Amino acid sequence: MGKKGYHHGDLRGALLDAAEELVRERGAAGWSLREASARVGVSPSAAYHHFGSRDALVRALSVRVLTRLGERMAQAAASGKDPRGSLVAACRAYVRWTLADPAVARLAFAAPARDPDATIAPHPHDVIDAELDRLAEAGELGPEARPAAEFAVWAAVHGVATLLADGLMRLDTEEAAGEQTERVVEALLTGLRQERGRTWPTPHSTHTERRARDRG
Amino acid sequence: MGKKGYHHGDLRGALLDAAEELVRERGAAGWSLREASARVGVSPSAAYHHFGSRDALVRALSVRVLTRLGERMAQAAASGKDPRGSLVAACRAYVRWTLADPAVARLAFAAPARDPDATIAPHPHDVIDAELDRLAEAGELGPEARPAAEFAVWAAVHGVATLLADGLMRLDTEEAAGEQTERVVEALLTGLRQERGRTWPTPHSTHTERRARDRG
DNA sequence: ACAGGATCTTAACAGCGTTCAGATAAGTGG
DNA sequence: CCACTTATCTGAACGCTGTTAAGATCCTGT
Repeated sequence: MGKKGYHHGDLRGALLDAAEELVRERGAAGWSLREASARVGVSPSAAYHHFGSRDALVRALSVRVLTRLGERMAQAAASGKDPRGSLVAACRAYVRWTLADPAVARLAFAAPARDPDATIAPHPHDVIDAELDRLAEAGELGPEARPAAEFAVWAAVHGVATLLADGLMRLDTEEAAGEQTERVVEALLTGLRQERGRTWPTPHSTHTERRARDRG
Repeated sequence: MGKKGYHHGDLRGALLDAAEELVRERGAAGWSLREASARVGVSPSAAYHHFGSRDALVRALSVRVLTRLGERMAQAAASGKDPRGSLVAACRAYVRWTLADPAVARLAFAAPARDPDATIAPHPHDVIDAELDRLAEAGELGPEARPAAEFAVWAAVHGVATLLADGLMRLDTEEAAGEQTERVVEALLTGLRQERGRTWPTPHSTHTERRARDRG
């Protein structure tokens, strides 16, 4: 089906499915490779023909779900009427996705994808970056405030998402989380737009860096 | 010393020390209870007279380091000249602390302290909350913008810290992280101050909630 | 049809968290 | 100073974990 068609069909994909399901049921760390293998109906060592280690399976899962997050964000952004609404919509999608499956999100954010050919497209960072470009083109963000703004916005949204996902803070409804996200992003944009005469160090997206190093 | 003085003296504290050291050396999950026990010079089962499980040890460690974080923030805030400078100083301390030991910070933020008598004082959330109160008293934050502002500020700072600690983004110097923290907080405050006529759902600090439930 | 390689199984390894019965040391009341 | 209680730690054992190696099985290309 997906990869090749020998004994199982697509064991790699099936293991990722099983692992994701287990993470959803028992938390980011409350499952084992053996359990995922058993759920697929295969021996534990079979997994090692598709992943170098349990950790590699976790990283691959992270890549898969982060890609889905990027797609949701891009989709949400496309439905916005103006640039500002698009950015806010993308950010709301980020938080909505995180809270829909907090354990999966935690695993995804914590697993550093060191795999050189692990491509996340579109990466959440890049969606925010692109939306800020549109905002700048529309004149809603000055040229002196644009640099490093993607770091500021991503950080703010990521903070809302992780604070809620890790249970450090709590909101009563899902809609409340969306409203708070909107508030933070809107306020941040307002503040950034009014900045005057200061430059900021350049932040680097590690995912973009890894991709670039792979090409070069 | 700390607790009691039988065979070891303060095995509980020594185990926390060893665990923290191991987290620093090998990452949040790259160590075992047996290893910490061996480092202290004690059998693995000895730990179970002080912690109900490995997870309980992790939660206790989280409480200990988060308390230190709160103290650092309060200390930094006290050194600020005006309310705004104090809040920014506390936020810079938050990020500085996180980046000084990213693995310890990750463990601390991820471990939910369900222990009823586990008190973190001052809790990072409360430091930010108190500084925002001072800001509001000084008239630098309107009464319509104050509610839920502690959630917005904590989220923004937490996002900066975790994005960098988890390696999702990278900055070249430690000072750059401080500057970006300042930028995000300042811009957010500017934006919040200009909000008009909108109310926000009330966020709850889970740590404060647990404390309150314990008293009642 | 057959060779070769990818795929999966079985068996085994050390290490893990956790439990439990027993040894040892510290505190307590006479 | 003694017995007695209680907290503290040890040693051995349990099932489970990630990982590896050797061998069986199936697919594919020629």
